[in-house]
Amino acid sequence: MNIGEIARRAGVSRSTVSYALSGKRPVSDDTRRKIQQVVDELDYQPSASARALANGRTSTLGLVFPPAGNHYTGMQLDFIGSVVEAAAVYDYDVLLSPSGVDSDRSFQRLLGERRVDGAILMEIKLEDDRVDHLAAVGFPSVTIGRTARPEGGWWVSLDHTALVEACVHHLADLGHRRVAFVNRPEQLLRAGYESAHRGLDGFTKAAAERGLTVRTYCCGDDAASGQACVERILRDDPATTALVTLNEAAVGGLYRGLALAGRHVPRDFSVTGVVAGHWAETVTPQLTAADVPAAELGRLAVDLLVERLDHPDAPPRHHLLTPPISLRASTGPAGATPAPDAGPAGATPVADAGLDTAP
Amino acid sequence: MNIGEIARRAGVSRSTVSYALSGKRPVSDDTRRKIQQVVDELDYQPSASARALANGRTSTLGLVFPPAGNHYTGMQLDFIGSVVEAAAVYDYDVLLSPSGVDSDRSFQRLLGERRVDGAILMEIKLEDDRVDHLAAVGFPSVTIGRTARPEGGWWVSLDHTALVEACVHHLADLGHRRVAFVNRPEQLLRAGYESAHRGLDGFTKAAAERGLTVRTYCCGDDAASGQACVERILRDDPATTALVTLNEAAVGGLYRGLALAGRHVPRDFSVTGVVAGHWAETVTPQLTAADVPAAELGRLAVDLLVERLDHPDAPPRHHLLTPPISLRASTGPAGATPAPDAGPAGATPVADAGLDTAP
DNA sequence: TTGAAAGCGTTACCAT
DNA sequence: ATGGTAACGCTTTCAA
Repeated sequence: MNIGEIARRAGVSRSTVSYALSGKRPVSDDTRRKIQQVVDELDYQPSASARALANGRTSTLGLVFPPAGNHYTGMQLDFIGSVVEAAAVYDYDVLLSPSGVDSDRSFQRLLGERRVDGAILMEIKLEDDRVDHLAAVGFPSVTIGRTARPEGGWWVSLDHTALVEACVHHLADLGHRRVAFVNRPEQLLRAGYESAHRGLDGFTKAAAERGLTVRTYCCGDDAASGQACVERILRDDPATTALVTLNEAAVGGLYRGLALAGRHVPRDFSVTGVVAGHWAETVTPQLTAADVPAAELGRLAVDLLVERLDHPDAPPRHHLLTPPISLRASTGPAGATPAPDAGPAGATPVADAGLDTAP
Repeated sequence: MNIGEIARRAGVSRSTVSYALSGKRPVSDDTRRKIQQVVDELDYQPSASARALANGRTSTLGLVFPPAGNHYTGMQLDFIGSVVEAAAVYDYDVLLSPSGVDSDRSFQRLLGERRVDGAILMEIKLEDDRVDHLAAVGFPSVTIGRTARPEGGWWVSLDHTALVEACVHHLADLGHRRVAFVNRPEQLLRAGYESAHRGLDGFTKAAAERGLTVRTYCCGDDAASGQACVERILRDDPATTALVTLNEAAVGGLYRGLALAGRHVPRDFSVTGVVAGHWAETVTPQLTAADVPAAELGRLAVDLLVERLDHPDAPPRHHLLTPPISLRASTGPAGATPAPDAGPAGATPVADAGLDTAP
């Protein structure tokens, strides 16, 4: 079924059908009704390819995210979901491209074959060749996260520096003096992922301001790595009483490692960081954390991109978000109990996972 | 840059350029080289829209999944990731469509506007109008999950019935006699989601076979609901010693509820179910569960769809998977400790979250 | 208010 | 082995 057939059956020209459907030119009520009737009858919908070829717009947005090696973090996936739903509001479809670098085939297709009108990029690096490329060719795009020099760009981003600083200050206010930082995997840090770098910067800066004794760690995106990381932390400095983490997927393992070492959260060890809100509420004790507003970030990114597409000459805009820390149950005053000796854990009492059943 | 320009610069016709690039017709080495050189020089890539219009294929697969109300479960998101990566292997892009029903705008676009060559559907209902529609119009598609009458269809699916049966038998073998079932939200059950129904069937069947005393519950997809659900379970029958769940997102809350009620997992309460493997290892104690092979299901779905696209007359194929139960740390023999009385929880000792630090 | 016709950039058939 | 040319199905300019 094509527009010519509709035109014939409605007794009008193809252009009239096109205009009746798009509303880009007035059409008399009579002919419009006639056309609409035929359209409804045959359940006609114009071909996306033909339309895209004719008017140069695909009504599709690209969402570029790194390939998942193992699997995705809750945060990344929340982004994907929120972007897709926000795009649906504007009647845009979303094409997924698992591309970590400029040269990925899928990324090349997206741009080179003009499959999308604009793109949203996730997991930005401080130096990001995908971003550079898009900027160089003037392709409409918005990043979730920002590069080392975000000036003049379109982006939405979390202020990881400020967020981690807030975490450190929160712990320092509670009296913690020896604090560890659990970052994303070393591989990502080395690759220059901005959240890992800016988070680390914030940690270092705030810790210096407060005169804390600190150590920083990279940690794989899984529970086993989290557990191993805690073991290293307590081995390196048994007097450590708190940690800050950006590593959502490791939190379960961090908790387990602490419990196995006989450290009760939050009584004798505090944990905080930057993770998705619903995830923070899943673990026990619930995590005091800066809740990543993934849904809002995704929506804002789409809003920005649509604005940019509608107004090609609009000046660059961005949103830098600094969500507050949600006080939950994983942080408490330092020194309530002196940290146990560095001896093997097996001898100490079993942890109680931070539950306080007594009022 | 278009194919005409390439042809002109290479001194050949457009069709020759097309054939040189697609390899669908022999081209002399000389002209091929000449063309390739111009193509490389100008970084030419054919327009996806024009190509799709001309040859009727978009090289895009649609992935249809329900809108996320609140947010997605880890399982759903693993599917999305694995489908996208599997599709990339075949040089297919993936277009996302958040559509729960046949009439969703996004779903209509996918099909009506012929944006994709084929579709993969997630979160299938026993009676699914999207599936019916696709079958009726003969649109190439594969479902992850299967309807009440999957005969003659293309699908990959988990055998939820068998999986939950296995969980029940595992618990019965351990001596549990009073077991609860924690299903997905009631709304999904009522809507007819197949995993919820088939899982429930398996539970009921196996429990009857083993002569167990059971109760079944629906539970929201979040920690708070899980916690509330456990409270109901222990109120309804304080002698309950185990539960089976399909509700991945509730597990954290289930654990918390049990701990708050003074039930130690696995010493005096066992928990098992069907969840993603990496998630099962995140919680403490690690969950004994049938690990959902999301990545494999996604890959198999893409394989099937690509096969179907390549061979339009191939007979329907499917894969029914029954992954084994991974024994972890959340189940144990019943009756090690008699269940406490039904009194209010506050008075009982604090839980230790199932950690055994002593050898 | 409507129609005719020229693109949009490919592919693929029919010639040569 | 290559070229010419009609599709593919729509949008949009130009005319009336």
